[in-house]
Amino acid sequence: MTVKDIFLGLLLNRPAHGYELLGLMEAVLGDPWVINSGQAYSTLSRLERDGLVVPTTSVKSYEPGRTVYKLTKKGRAELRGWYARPVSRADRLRDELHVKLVLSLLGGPVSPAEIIREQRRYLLAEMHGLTRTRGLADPIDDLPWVLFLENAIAHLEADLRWLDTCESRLDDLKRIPHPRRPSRGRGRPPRQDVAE
Amino acid sequence: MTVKDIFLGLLLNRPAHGYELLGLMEAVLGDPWVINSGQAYSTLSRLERDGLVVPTTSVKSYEPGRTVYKLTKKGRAELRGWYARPVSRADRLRDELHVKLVLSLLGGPVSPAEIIREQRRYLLAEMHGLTRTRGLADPIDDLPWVLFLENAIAHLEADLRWLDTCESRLDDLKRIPHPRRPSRGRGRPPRQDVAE
DNA sequence: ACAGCCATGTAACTTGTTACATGATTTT
DNA sequence: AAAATCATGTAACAAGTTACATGGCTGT
Repeated sequence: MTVKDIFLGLLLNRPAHGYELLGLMEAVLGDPWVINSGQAYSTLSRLERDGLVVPTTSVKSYEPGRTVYKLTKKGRAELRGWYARPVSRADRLRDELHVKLVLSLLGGPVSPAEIIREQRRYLLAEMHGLTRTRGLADPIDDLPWVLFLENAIAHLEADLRWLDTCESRLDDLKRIPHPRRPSRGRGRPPRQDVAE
Repeated sequence: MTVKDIFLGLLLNRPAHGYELLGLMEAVLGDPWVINSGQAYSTLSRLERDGLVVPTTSVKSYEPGRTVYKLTKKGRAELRGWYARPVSRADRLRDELHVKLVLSLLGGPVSPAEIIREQRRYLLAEMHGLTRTRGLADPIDDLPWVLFLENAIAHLEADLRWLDTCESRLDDLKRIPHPRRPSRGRGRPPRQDVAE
């Protein structure tokens, strides 16, 4: 998912110009989706180049220096394609926490135990920030946002539980054999593909 | 976190050349971290350009067309910096599932209910794949991998529960007011910053 | 008059992706 | 001899980030 898809989704409702899309995106999706204005225009350029949007010249009230874009048929098809493609969570398998822990087990400048401790401290702080944010939001006007925050909190809880698990099994984790110059293909058997 | 950090982490143990790092990364971190070979070399070029690694010419057994890199002092400092920086989960607030749901509530080509149904079907399939993968892994030799897979499964479960919640509150969700040409700043109050 | 928002854009850079080209060595 | 693997690289592109430049319009 990219900003491109969001723009297409927003433009389905009504035509808009770049700056407007910036504001819409923030109003609808919240702070995490505040982007640099430059990105809006380069994204729109690519969309226009690919024939997914067209600038409308039908300007009743002359609006200077403003380019209002609308979806093309091709753009609507692209949007349908995006909706039809379910969201994959397989990308979560590239996880920075996992990487750090494994590399430190191999011998890093910081011990795994210390990483876990610091990480827990940090995630608890993020958790605090999230719960506060949720408390400030209006659970009626902003229900989607509140629900989403609760999901994010649930994921944080899962991470914290995972840190506990890892900590409790640190002795077992340290016993794993280091990989010895693994020429690809030899060594341990290839791990199963994880995809759908 | 980027491939750069992983390379630095691996090079701390011993010097290695590009192709070796590719294999090491896969052996240590698994399939999700299989990258295109080209990326390894461009990453190494940047690392060398930035003075974080240097090619070693101390080749006893002449190895033709092979450049072995080792960490510099600066590289070790950079690595320590990466370890010292705790992993933030705030990036999860850019969530494709959330985006799709919210945009479809605003009026998309697919109804929210349908998105939820399709998404659940898909996540269940991913869940099946993950549990199978975990079953195939050796819980002694590959303990870190198994633990990590269990964490991924827990996250999937959280997503599935979230889908259920959203589905059960669809009537409430549909009642939210559409944003009307929100000139940035007006409209609903800015959401609280979520950071640490 | 001046600050601040509205609005559009360019430039430089980082990371990542796919595809391709080129050889050497090793295995079968 | 052929195939596979080892090993290094280039080119083109997509997406994102930050910083900067440029004006118009509006409220005080």
